[in-house]
Amino acid sequence: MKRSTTATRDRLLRAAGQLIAEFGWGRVTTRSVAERAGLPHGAVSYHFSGKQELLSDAAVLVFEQAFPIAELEALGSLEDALALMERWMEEAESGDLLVAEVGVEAILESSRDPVLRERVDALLRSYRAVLAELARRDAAAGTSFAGASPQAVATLIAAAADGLFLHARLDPELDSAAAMAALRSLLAG
Amino acid sequence: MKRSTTATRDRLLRAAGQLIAEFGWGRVTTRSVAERAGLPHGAVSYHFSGKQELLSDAAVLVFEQAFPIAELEALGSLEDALALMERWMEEAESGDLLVAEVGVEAILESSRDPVLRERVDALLRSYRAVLAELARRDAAAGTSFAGASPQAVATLIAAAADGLFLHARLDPELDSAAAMAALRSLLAG
DNA sequence: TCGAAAGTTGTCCATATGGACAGTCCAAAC
DNA sequence: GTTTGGACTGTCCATATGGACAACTTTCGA
Repeated sequence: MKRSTTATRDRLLRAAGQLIAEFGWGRVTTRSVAERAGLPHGAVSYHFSGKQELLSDAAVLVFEQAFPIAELEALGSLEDALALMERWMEEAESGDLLVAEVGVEAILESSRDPVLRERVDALLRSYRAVLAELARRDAAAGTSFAGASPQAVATLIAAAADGLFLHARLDPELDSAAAMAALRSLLAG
Repeated sequence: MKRSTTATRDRLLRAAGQLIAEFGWGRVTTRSVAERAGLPHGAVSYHFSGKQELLSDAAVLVFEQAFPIAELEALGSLEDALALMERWMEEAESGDLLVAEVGVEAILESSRDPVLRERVDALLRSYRAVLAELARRDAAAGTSFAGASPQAVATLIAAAADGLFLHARLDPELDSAAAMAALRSLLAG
C-alpha cells in the first residue's frame, strides 16, 4: 500500500484522530481539524478527497498504532494474549483513552460507510483469528478450558475486551483489569 | 418522574431514536427528526428545550424499552440472567439492531454530555448491580464459579454483552449466541 | 358560549459547513 | 536563471443547521 505521506498530511491525520475522540465522528468538521493541526482550512481539500477519507484514514491509523497485531501473533498461549490485552487496557486507561474512543466511533461509523467497514472488519477479523488459533492450540494441549469452540472463545474474548473499553469510558472507576483477570481465571479452569 | 407525553412529542422521540441509529448522534439534525416524524420543523423547538434534550430523551427511552430491568430483577440465578440476555440479543439481532446502535451511541455521547452521562451511568450501574447480586447469591449457594468477585463477574458479563452487540453490528455472521453460551458454560464451571 | 391556556405551524436569521479554486511559494531539474 | 510541478493558502459560495418567534388552531373548564 503506497503512502504518500507529507508532514502536513500527517498533522491533519493526528488532529483528526483527536477530534473524533473528543467530539464524535459526525461532529468533526474539516475546519476544526485544520485548526487543531495549525493549518489553514484549504489544506484538507488538497490532501484528502473529502472529509470521510480524512476521518477514515485517521481512525485506522490510530487503531493500528495502538494495538499492533504483530505483538499478539508472537504469543504462545491464550493466557499470554489475555495478559497482553490487559496491559493494552491499562495503557489506554492511564492515557487519554484516545484509542478506545476512536475505535468505537470507527466501528459505529463503518456500518454507514462500506469502504471504512471493509477496513475495520478486516482488522477485527484478524484479531479474532489470532485469538481463535491460540484457543485451539491451548485446547489441544489441554492447558485451558475445552468446553466451547475456539471460535466462540475468541469471539467472547474480543467482545469482552471491547465492551470493557466501552464501559470504562463511561465509568472511570470501573475495574476492567479485574474483569479481564476474572475472564482469564475462568478460561484457566 | 413526570412525563408530560403528547402524541407529537412521542412521535419526535421515536423518530429521533431511529435517526440516531441510522446516522449517528452527531449527524442527526432537528429538521430530519421532524421530517421523519411527519411534523414541521418548529415542533422540535416547542416540545424540547434543544437538540441535545431531544436526543437524550430518545436514547434513554429506546434503551429502557428494549431491556426492561424489571425482568432481570425477577430472576433467581446468573444462569437465568444469561439466558434472558441471550434472548434479548437474539431479539435485537433479528430486529433492526436499533437498540444496539442507539445504546452505543448514547454511551459515547455521554462522555461529552454530563447530563446524559448521569442518566446512562445510572442505568448501566443498575444492571451491573442486579448481576452482581445474582453472582453473589450463586457463589454463596455454590452453584456457580466462585474464583472471582461477584463485581468482577458482573462487570465481565455486562461488558461481554455490550461488546457482542458492538461486534455483531459490524459482522452479521458473528455468532454471538455461541459466545454467550460459552460464557455461560464457563461460569457454570 | 366565551376565553384562556396549551398545542402547533411556517418563516426568519445568524452562523457553520464542505468543497472548490485561483493564486502563491518553493525546491529541484534543466 | 529559468522552468516546472507539487505543496500550500486565502477566499468564496451554495447549502444546512439550530433556534426563535409571531401567528394560528385546538382544547376544555367556567
